[in-house]
Amino acid sequence: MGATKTEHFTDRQNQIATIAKALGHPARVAIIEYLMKVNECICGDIVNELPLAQPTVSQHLKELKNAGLIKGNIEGNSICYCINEKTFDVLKDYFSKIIFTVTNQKCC
Amino acid sequence: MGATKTEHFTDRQNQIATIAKALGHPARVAIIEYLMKVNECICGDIVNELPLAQPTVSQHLKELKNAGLIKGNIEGNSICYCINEKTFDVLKDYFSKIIFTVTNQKCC
DNA sequence: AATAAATATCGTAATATTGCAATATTAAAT
DNA sequence: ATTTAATATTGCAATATTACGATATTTATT
Repeated sequence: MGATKTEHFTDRQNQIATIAKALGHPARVAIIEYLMKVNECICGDIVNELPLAQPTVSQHLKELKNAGLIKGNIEGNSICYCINEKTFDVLKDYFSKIIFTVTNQKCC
Repeated sequence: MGATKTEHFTDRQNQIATIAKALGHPARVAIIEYLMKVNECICGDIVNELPLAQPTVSQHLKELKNAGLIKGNIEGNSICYCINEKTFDVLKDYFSKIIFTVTNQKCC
């Protein structure tokens, strides 16, 4: 026990859960907000911005990238991260659908 | 170490992370989809619907409720759960804002 | 009052996540 | 070729999550 029973759920359910999970940590939300703010895609600055050590930030970036929420482009010495809006679209559409379906449903 | 440094982040960042985290498990996504499908707010049926034991489902429901994603009303013997669309609105608005801001931003 | 039905809570094992120091990798600059 | 910089990876301790059997709680039914 202890491990999530991924195989019992649909691909869609796992997809949404994976993306949501990646946003389920305030540091990663903060990274997204920072990337949104700086317009240009900077990288090492995130370490200066957050109260976390470099390896920790690197790990959070990796998770955001795995979930498809950000993109990382190698630019010479450094790596440039930026938001991948397509994945945010997936979430927005999913929630819009839920809200559309549930509105006008009577609850208990 | 090991504990999330919640106190270093803004209330807003923690709020979004908490809601997203609650959706970060396929079983909880499945519960939301089931509640959406059945229109009427049923409860014990969720246990029959999912491949998880009753205490596990109960625990997931608790987390969804704590995050504000569902509501639970006592109805005699049983408890009736249903989607709380207000919290989904929070997420949708948040993501819409991100998408609006990022669109037309050039990436690296 | 006793029983049954529905759900929550407790306790615990298995697993996953978080955070960081130390170290490795990679590419630019000297 | 060395040094410097930027970032990733490794290893590990602390903590959190997941899942469930056993048990408690709560309300309806008999």
